[in-house]
Amino acid sequence: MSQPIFALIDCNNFFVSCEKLFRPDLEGRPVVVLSSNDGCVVARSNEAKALGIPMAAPAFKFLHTLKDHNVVQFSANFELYGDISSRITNLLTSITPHIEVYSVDESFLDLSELHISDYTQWAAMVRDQVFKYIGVPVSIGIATSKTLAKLAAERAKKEPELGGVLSLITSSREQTDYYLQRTPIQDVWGIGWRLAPKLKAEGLHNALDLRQFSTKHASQLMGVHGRQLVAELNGTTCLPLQKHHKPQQQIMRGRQFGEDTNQFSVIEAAITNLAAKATAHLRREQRLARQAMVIIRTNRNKPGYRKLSQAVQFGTPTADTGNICATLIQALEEIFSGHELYHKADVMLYDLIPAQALQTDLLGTVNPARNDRETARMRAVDSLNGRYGTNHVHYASQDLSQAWRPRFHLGSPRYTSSWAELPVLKPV
DNA sequence: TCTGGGGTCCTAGGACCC
DNA sequence: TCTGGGGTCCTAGGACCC
Repeated sequence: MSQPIFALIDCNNFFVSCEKLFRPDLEGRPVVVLSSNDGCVVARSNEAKALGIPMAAPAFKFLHTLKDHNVVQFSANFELYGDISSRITNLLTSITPHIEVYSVDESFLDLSELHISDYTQWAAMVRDQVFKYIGVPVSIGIATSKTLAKLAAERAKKEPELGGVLSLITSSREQTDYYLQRTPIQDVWGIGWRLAPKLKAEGLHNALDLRQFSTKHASQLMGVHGRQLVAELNGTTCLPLQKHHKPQQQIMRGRQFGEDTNQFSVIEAAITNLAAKATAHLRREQRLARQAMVIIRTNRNKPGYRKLSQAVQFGTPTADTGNICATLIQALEEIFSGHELYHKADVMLYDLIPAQALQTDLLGTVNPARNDRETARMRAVDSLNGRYGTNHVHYASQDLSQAWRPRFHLGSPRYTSSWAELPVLKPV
């Protein structure tokens, strides 16, 4: 098998770029996108970055900066971002089917079968295409490992003279070292705010230092992960392209409420909605859950913080929304107390098995008729929702309350996914 | 400035067993 | 038989990502 060649296509300031697609007047202005409940800054335009607003900064801590510099703020419009993201994925898939959609704004491609003579030129061409057809600026990094491709894309984004693309495939050792050295340790993929200070204490300040670090020492400090990281920085692939994302160990859905609550019915509605989302995902993955957990917690930033959880086991593994909801609500009753204000709820499905396993391995515990009914019911629900929109058909208890839903005060229209919210052209 | 969002995986350590 | 072994299961918290 030939050596893999990875390209990382990384959208610049993705959420902000999506908002700017329909608001050309925002060009040159500082713009931020806020997470659910307008809590954290999750995307920043270059102008906002220049104001010193960090990624994931709590918005309330930067009220002055936001106000003083007239920063344009948006509540996250995930429907819009998801739609733009799938357009980019479609375009990239037309280039090669060897694609791993890593996140909403990043994809890895394996280029090893594409017969490209000049990677830099190729990357520049792809970058132009994405901008021309979708309107989102991207950075592209190319290398023989994902970690290096990621690093190359990062340099491409930060160093204007690169024009948004950097290939380390044909570059000399000295050139590669140059870019590694210019990458601060905390910008290396897999090094977060916890590991960075530890590594700095060891005298490692940039990616080059880490590449030259002993594998043994790296695994002592960071476990298996550290060993892989050093190898990847040396250009040896440890993380293969995951075309069909590998089955998750757990599926989790959680939300902070629009307002803290001590009402059982509000939390019941939240749990039911979260469980419906999680189980729909479970079925999409063609898996069944053997265990689930409900978690509720009070506000972490207030005294007396409490987190309560209750796990449940299913006698027969299941992906049935009704079954899972009912069981989780029972579990909720066991831990809920009306005497405290809850801030967030989570639903977790784990101990997952492939759906086919149930049919082949009956263990004498499955009632086949009941199981078939469940499957048929869920298939009908999923098919209707696929056609008429998420949540078109849902359980009555999902409507018990809307009070749990997070606030999105500064949302933009769903320009591309809702007939009622299409942009309107006006003659000037 | 190290997190007022959301999601996932990993791991250290306790309980329990041989 | 408070103990210098070793495996498994479970969970809470750690750590990372965007």
